Amino acid sequence: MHNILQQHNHQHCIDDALARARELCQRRQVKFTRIREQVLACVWANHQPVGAYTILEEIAKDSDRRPAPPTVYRALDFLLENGLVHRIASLNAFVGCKNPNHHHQGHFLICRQCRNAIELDTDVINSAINAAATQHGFAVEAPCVEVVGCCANCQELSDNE
Amino acid sequence: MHNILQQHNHQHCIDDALARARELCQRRQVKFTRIREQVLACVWANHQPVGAYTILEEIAKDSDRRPAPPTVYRALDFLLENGLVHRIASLNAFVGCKNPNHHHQGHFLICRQCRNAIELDTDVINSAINAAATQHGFAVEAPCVEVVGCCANCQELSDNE
DNA sequence: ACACTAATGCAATATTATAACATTTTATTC
DNA sequence: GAATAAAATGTTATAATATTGCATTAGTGT
Repeated sequence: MHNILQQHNHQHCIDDALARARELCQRRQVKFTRIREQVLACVWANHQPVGAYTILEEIAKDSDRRPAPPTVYRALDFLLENGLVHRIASLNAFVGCKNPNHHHQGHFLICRQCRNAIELDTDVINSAINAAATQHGFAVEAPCVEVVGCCANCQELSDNE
Repeated sequence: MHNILQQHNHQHCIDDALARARELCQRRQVKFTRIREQVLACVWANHQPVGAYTILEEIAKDSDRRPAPPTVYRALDFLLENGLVHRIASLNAFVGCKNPNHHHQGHFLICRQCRNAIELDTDVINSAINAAATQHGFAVEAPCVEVVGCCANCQELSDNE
């Protein structure tokens, strides 16, 4: 029930993300170029954070040309700036953002087993962080929350063994 | 007032950390070797997260021998396992832990300007994370919170300009 | 002393990310 | 539509971070 792969048609999920990105870029008058689209598609290929060099390999496989690292990183920078992807620092990896319109740093539950990353959309954590920060007179700019653990689906799977 | 450098005698702070580490290792029957002590001292040299290669350089400077990367990383692994240091994923850096006895993942406020990292000791953030995780049936193992922003002291400094 | 284990030394290399500069593509102005 | 400027991408090299695998040394228990 909590298995993200069962909750939705994933192709639909990828298509949606690309459509949202196209629309957003048009609205902001920035260019959604081929390489940016390829990188974003790759990031959305599943719900697992994906490394820059993996993206590079995937694109090489799909299109018979191998972009150099800077090309991929530049595309990722663009996508990050426009809130279309998040970077997971603890994994050196990137994952698609569900809600690119509202600028935010994502909060993630990352499953140690299946590697899926679930983006939280609560404000509770931010509130707690802000409260703690305020006590120290600290001005929050970019809160980064990456919670490693075991997702509901993988717990069930290991229970049934 | 909030400047961590004004709150305490830092040499005292380093000495304390080393003493705590020695005591903890003895109690756990694990070895607090020379290299581990050197690395920990280096991590506690100030309150700023420090990279593995910086540690390497510092030790090379202080002791006329240059440990190879694996040596430093192994010492860091040991210190991490024993809760004596935390790793700041978003900075690829390491920082001393204030309370190594109680096993925990630290929560940090990291100042963009002075680079100081303030370790929080509240449970509020963990509660918020656990609440959000529970809603997704997710079992939390290692919550990682790294908040980039501007510390009180640096805010004052830039106000006075 | 001997065997055993933990810790370290060491060389090579993997992985992630960026710098610097050339070229191409796209947009803008005349 | 040609000239120009700006943005994006290509290309080469290299920086920064981290690990693997194996040799050696130092402790520990018998």
